[in-house]
Amino acid sequence: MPFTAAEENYIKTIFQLQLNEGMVSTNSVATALETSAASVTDMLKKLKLKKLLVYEKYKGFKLNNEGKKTALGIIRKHRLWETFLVNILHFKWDEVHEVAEQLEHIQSNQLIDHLDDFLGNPQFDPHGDPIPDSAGKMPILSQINLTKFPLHVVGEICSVGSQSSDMLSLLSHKHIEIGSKISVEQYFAFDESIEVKINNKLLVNISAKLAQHLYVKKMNYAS
Amino acid sequence: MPFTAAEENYIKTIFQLQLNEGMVSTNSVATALETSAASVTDMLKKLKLKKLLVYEKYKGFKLNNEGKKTALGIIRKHRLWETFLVNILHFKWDEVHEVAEQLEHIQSNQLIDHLDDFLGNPQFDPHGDPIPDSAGKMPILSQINLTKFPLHVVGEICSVGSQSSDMLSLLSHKHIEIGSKISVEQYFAFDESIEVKINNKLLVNISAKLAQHLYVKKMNYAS
DNA sequence: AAATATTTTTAGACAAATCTAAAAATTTAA
DNA sequence: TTAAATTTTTAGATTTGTCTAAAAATATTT
Ligand SMILES: [Mn+2]
Ligand SMILES: [Mn+2]
Ligand SMILES: [Mn+2]
Ligand SMILES: [Mn+2]
Repeated sequence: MPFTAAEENYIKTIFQLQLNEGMVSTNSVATALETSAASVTDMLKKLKLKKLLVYEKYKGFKLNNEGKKTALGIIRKHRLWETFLVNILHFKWDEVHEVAEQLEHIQSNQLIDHLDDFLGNPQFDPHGDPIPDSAGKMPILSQINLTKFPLHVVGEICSVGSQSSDMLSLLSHKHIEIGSKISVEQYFAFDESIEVKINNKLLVNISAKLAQHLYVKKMNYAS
Repeated sequence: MPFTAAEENYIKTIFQLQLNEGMVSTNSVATALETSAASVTDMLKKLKLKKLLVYEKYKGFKLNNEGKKTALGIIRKHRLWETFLVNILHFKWDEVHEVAEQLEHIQSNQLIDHLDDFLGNPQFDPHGDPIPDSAGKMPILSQINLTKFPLHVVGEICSVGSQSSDMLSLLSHKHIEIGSKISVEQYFAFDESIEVKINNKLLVNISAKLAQHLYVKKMNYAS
């Protein structure tokens, strides 16, 4: 029932990979964790033995229900700690990942439930990602990638797909943050860049690469 | 420069043992960490190699300046986290030790300095123990064990030498907490128990064993 | 379909941290 | 000052998590 930090890092990574792909490959985990494929195979045998995943050699693998539940518990801790670091200790959002990567492995249900209450049971972390509750339930996020957002509709930036400080400084230069109102005004086929209006006034150009990392939800009230 | 959690636990334990004894023995560390003497010897070789302690086989050992500095850093983290757990997350003082034992190993200077500021740079932890600052300096605590406190002098409970919940419940039953005013009114030679007055009104009897775990400082103002 | 490339697994090794059992050194007692 | 008891160290294993190199399986080209 208690897992090592190494096991937890694998579980979390596999969970995130299978959200997109369904089935996960040895190499994709190795790449994500910056380790060797051989190490991944070793760990897969262990996690299979502990009945956290479905795995047949050479056939790929995925977490079963027990594995998914475990993963959501780790993700819950990671995102609550990130929220604590940003909201309470005034870290910037690009400074929290490494520390949360350690804090997520602290074993204490009492700790994480008290932290959750202290933070006011937040629904989203500083990057706009949903925080699972103690039962593993997450608010569903009807977010759309900015590249797929219709023209002239006002939405709200609700999450960013990267946590690099390079991206943070670019966003802050363009006066974009989580919660900013945004509408796509024009699409330029040549370089796939778009022109957007921020908070109903500022017009800025956004590269295709940046747009791929921004997620928007439609405003549920008139702009 | 970064140490493993196992190394840090040894360093902290040796520091605390050498505060009393000066020189530390293999067995005393083994007992404190509930491990085998052989494991202690193994670790001593490693810590000597890393130049944290003075050690000659069969002769005992002690931390050098680098080792002491490292120990104080770990103790700082441990006590700041305990303060956070009690003051902010409303843990009871007998519930924090195990979690702080994990949290003390999180590696991030930024984290611990921000936490320190957020807590208001506290000088003492919930058990009354002094918290080293980021340079390793600790407030000197002129505390006296209750068994050595003179008769009829009013003092203040400032620290407890144990964190067991058995002790906590006993203290709360006697209406004693950190900050309580206390004076020793009578000494009973038969069982070495003492009668004390709490907050200038309540008379209670304290066993020799309990008194050994209570530390008192003289009030610097008139009672 | 065969050849080639890629992915995955196995084999064997290593460092960290632990253990038990036995040997060596030191301390205490007779 | 020997003998006995205690403490400490060594020797040899074990578990966890990692690695590299080589073999096996699968996928992609030609
Ligand atoms: Mn992690
Ligand atoms: Mn996040
Ligand atoms: Mn610890
Ligand atoms: Mn304490």
